[in-house]
Amino acid sequence: MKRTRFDQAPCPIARTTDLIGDWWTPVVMREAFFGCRRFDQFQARLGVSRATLTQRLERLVEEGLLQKVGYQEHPPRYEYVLTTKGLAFWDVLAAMWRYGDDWLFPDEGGAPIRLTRLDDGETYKARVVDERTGDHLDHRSLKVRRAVRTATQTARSEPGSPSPT
Amino acid sequence: MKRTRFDQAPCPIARTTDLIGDWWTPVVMREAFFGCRRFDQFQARLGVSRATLTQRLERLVEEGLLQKVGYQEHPPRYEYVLTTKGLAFWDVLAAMWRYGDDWLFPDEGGAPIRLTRLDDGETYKARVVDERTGDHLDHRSLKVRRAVRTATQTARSEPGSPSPT
DNA sequence: TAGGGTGCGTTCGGTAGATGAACTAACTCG
DNA sequence: CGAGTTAGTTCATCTACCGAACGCACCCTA
Repeated sequence: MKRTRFDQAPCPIARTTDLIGDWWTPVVMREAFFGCRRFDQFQARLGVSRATLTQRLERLVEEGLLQKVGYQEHPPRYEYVLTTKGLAFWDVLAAMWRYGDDWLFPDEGGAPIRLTRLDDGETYKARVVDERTGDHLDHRSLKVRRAVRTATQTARSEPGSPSPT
Repeated sequence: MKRTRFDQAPCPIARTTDLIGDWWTPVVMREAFFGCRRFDQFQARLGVSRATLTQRLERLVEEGLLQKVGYQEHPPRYEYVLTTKGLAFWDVLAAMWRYGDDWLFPDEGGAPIRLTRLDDGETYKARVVDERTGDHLDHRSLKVRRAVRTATQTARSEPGSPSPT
């Protein structure tokens, strides 16, 4: 197979895909957000094979989304805790939650679970907007451009970057 | 291998993961958003193997994100066009774009490409907010609950739903 | 000192997924 | 006719993922 890697692609979507494209990774992150910290806790909640879980946790630690924090010595044991980079990933999961809720429960009218705010108890629904204006934009209102950079920048169009059309 | 499926999980994140968890799928969708319509166009831009591309496009058509639209007969040829369900997926890609841009170009200070608005030419940066209030919330302000449903609803806690902590 | 429990992995054999390259098929154009 | 276009399919060869079993270092109880 020798799966094609996207981690050096010039496109942020491709790099994010490389990061979470392994099977189980997004649901492992979901559990991290909702309280899982220890190996057996992840394993029991997800039912994932231990070998696969080992690989996923290791990759997430390597990439800096999770951090191993010792909670005992003899024998050394660690908890997997979200870093700042890991916490920032919540936004992607929230967008996935919203999409799944809207489109992937066709016969049930939405998921059997929902997100509620702790402050007022109301249902939380994620929405992706322009940070500057608050507008919801779709792709037709957008264009891909090369970023303006200071010095020698070779941003050729190559496999891995979205077509600039 | 018999990869574990998430398409019947009660959690929207899990179902979305099942949908886009195959290698290449998110970048195929990206190309669909930025103008690709035909098989060879996808293939040339991405450099993906033709066999894999066939599978991805077929799955996306099955799931209703893409639609085959004939553009000639003799021989029958189709274009792959985004449906409403496919267009809605842009929000997930936008969140991934933002995450990748912020965190996955550590040495370059962001991606070499960016999204700009067609109306004013300004850079577009995605942000995930509460639809109702416009607040940016992180997971600590949120709680997972069972949705309130009319009739007999068995929303058991099982592998596939996030832990309700 | 023995036996059982806990926590966190590793090892193993089997199978499904992804790969590039080559091939097929049905046309069109000159 | 021969070359080119378009959209796949087939094939051999890896690699990823799977469940189940095993290993190891510790603790507790008796």
